[in-house]
Amino acid sequence: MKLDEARRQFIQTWGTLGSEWGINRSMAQVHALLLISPEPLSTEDIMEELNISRGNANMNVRDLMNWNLVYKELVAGDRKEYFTAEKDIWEVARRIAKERKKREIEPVLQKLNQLQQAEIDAKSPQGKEFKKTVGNIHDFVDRMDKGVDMALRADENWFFGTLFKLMK
Amino acid sequence: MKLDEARRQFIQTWGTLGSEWGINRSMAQVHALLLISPEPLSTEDIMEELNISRGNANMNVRDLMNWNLVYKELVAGDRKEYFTAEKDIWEVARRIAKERKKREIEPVLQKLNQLQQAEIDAKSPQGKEFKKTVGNIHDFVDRMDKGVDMALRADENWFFGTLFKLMK
DNA sequence: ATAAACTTTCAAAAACATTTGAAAGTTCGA
DNA sequence: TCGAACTTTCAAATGTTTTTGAAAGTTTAT
Repeated sequence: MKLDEARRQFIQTWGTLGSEWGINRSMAQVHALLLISPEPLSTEDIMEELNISRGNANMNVRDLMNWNLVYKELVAGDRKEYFTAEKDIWEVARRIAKERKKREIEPVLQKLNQLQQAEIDAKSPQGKEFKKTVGNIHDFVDRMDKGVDMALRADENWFFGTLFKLMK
Repeated sequence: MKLDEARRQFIQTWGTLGSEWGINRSMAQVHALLLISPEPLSTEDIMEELNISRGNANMNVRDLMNWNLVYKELVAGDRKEYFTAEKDIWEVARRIAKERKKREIEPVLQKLNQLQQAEIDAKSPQGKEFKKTVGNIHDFVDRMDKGVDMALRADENWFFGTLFKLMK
């Protein structure tokens, strides 16, 4: 297999995975492209390699920077902006986890809390089932949330380190 | 807060979370509704509670059964089909993990393997970066995959049990 | 101050995903 | 076997998300 073909396939695989996990395909593809590029790329480079419009390229690079997965890089003697991806894959995972936790898990947790506090009459079977289910889900999500917290706090990755030794 | 309002909010929260994680909103809502229903519900019940069409209700219930999250239940003396959700939230998590692993992680892993095997000339900087990145991602995804395997194999949930004790 | 080089914005278009509902299919009891 | 009760299907309609590209905005060198 030629390098170009392999690169193409990698970008497309990453794009597919992204869209299955609620990340837009182009954003995942831009990310993939930057991950396998030894040198920073300009917006033009990205447009050309992925066949996407300027607006699209710009927007996705910007989003990736909001996720802290991509950095702006200055190249001496050039006015263009260049971009590189964070290459440490563990760090990538940490940052994605951090962001999704903040954006998606925390609001749900807050809502579940609120629903759990609500004074629901637990005399009807519906009331009973509601309290039980919401309680269980709250506990579960809370544990997940705390687990992610721990993993993120752990400076030296001891958490994942230890965990992964168990998984060999 | 009235029970009805709380139920409405729960269903809508679960629907939002679902769509953020690549699960269609109606499917997540049907799931939520069944989770908080003490008794099995018929297609009619679901249509009515969620204000969705018959086709939609039918399709999503069917999908939920494919995910092993919902069961068909027979009610004596009635020809209608009734549905209940798996209520054990740990079991729910296990089944979702199992299914997503099969549908989404395994194909990616296979592709990464293939790309890693490919004879790429590692003399160019691009070739070098490609091999390095694909190698790293492969290892990472492989560990995730093995970790999920372990969690799923563990009969008595010792894995999550142990893990979660750490998270308190 | 100007103009070239570059980046950002955003309304409209295109692509994609979901939902509807009526028709076709199935099952069951008599 | 028939018809009523129910379930499934699927083409069309609707709704949502993504993409485009040209115009507006910004920055920089001279």
